[in-house]
Amino acid sequence: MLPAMPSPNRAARSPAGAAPALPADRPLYEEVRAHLTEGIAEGRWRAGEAIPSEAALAAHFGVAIGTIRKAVDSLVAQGALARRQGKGTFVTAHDGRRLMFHFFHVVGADGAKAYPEVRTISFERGRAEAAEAAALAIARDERVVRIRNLLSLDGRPVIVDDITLPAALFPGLTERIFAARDNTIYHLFQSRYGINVLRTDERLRAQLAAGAVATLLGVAPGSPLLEIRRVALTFRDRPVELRVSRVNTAAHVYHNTFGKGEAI
Amino acid sequence: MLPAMPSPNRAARSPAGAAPALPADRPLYEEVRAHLTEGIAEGRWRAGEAIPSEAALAAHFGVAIGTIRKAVDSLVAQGALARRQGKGTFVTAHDGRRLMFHFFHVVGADGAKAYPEVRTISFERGRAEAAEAAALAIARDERVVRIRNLLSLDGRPVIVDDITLPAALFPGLTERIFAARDNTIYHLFQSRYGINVLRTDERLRAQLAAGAVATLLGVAPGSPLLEIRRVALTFRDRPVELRVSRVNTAAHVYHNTFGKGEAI
DNA sequence: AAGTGGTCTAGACCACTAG
DNA sequence: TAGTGGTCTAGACCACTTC
Repeated sequence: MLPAMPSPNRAARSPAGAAPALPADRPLYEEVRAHLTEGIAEGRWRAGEAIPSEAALAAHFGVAIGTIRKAVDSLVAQGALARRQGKGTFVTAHDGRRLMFHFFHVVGADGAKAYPEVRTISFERGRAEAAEAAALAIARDERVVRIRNLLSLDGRPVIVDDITLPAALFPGLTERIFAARDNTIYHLFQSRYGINVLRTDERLRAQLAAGAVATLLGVAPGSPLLEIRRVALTFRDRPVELRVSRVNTAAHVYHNTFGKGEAI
Repeated sequence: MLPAMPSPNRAARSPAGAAPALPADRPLYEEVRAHLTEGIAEGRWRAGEAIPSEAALAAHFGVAIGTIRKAVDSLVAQGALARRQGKGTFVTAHDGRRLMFHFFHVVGADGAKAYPEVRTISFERGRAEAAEAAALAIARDERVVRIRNLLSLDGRPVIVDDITLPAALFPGLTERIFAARDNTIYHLFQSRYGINVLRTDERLRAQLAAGAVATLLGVAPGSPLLEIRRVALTFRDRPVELRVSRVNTAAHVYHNTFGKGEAI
């Protein structure tokens, strides 16, 4: 196999009756899943690449294919892997529009989705303030990159994004590189820095427009704005981005469906 | 078996080589899942009750236990069923605090969860207006029940809920019954009317406080409020409740994590 | 034709719950 | 002790992709 696979730290469990080599305190498929997760998180298999076939994994870990499938199933459900019949199982790539609407929740008041047009207002380097440090789980005064974007929908400015990134995670990130991205910022995270955004944690509140934000959005001070404070997380819930968005919800809404599974 | 099980409309597929009785255009486990869903949705097994054992289902549908498990797995993942080892598989009951925080997203600014104290302001019957009819997928002028609640967190009024219910789905619902609920409203839906809320669809926007809502929340007119317009859905995405909430986010936030799976 | 994931089967043993 | 769900195995065939 091309990239070395994570080595299993236990012998295959004997099928029936015989004493297991090591008393597993957790199911085999969880063990396998942990190994696969580690391999993905460490970049052993990069985004867009295929992991070994199920048969190969079964042989490598010394377990049945069904066990491999169960481990892979959970990673697919989590969004870390994606299956393609006849081709293989691939590390999720944030390309195309998949992530666009996976993490972008502002839609027209009628529910119509629209692609935002992004204009970068500022790009600066600095030191983490207390709130940023807490959100990003880094030390105060650690180096960060701050980016302000103005997002327009249907030609009108609707969202001001203030993004804070831990500089240590994004070495060599310049405004030029940031501006040259041909896709979402999460795609940039992944393609250039191997950072796979898996989850976001969002806190929303209402506030009144003021100052530069009001100007950028073209609304009067005192207008109601929706503030979204989002932390993006990668494997092991490590924070990789803090983003404070202010949304003019006069003609758009934040849309969210809750509850597992889709329509039955 | 106690309640009649949904009858399979196809013969068991022959294991190897032999022609299948009916050319299945979808996997067997999806067929089984559909039958189980139907049984739950129709109330054949009520909330809190156990469905037949996996072995019994396998025998009944003429498939292997593994296939039953896969069908049940998806319903468990969807929240319609819950397994209890050694006891059985049960139709999800909205009792206890499970649903409380499953569908209630307002938390303290620091993220601390709190149980809301509910006070009913008004309880009226009427006819659906256009917006209500559209949201609930009912005809205009159909009978509805309208309830206004004031929710307090930590002793302070924080949320005004305007609930609209299709009266046809909740026969005999009176203010007395509504007030006598010992649990969440969704628990009442389920225990009294057999309605199982599975998903919600929410649209959020910022607005300015005004009128009775401002008074109830104890904020000045013109203060920013978070408006949540929620439609609760049951099986087959049938709407059962429209709820417009207005939240004072001065000391609380709407919290939401996005992305499948929990921490790895 | 070969290789991949997708479905399905049949049966084993384990862990938990209840009478 | 009996019954339940939980885990794991081994192997079959199917559907899709690529050569």
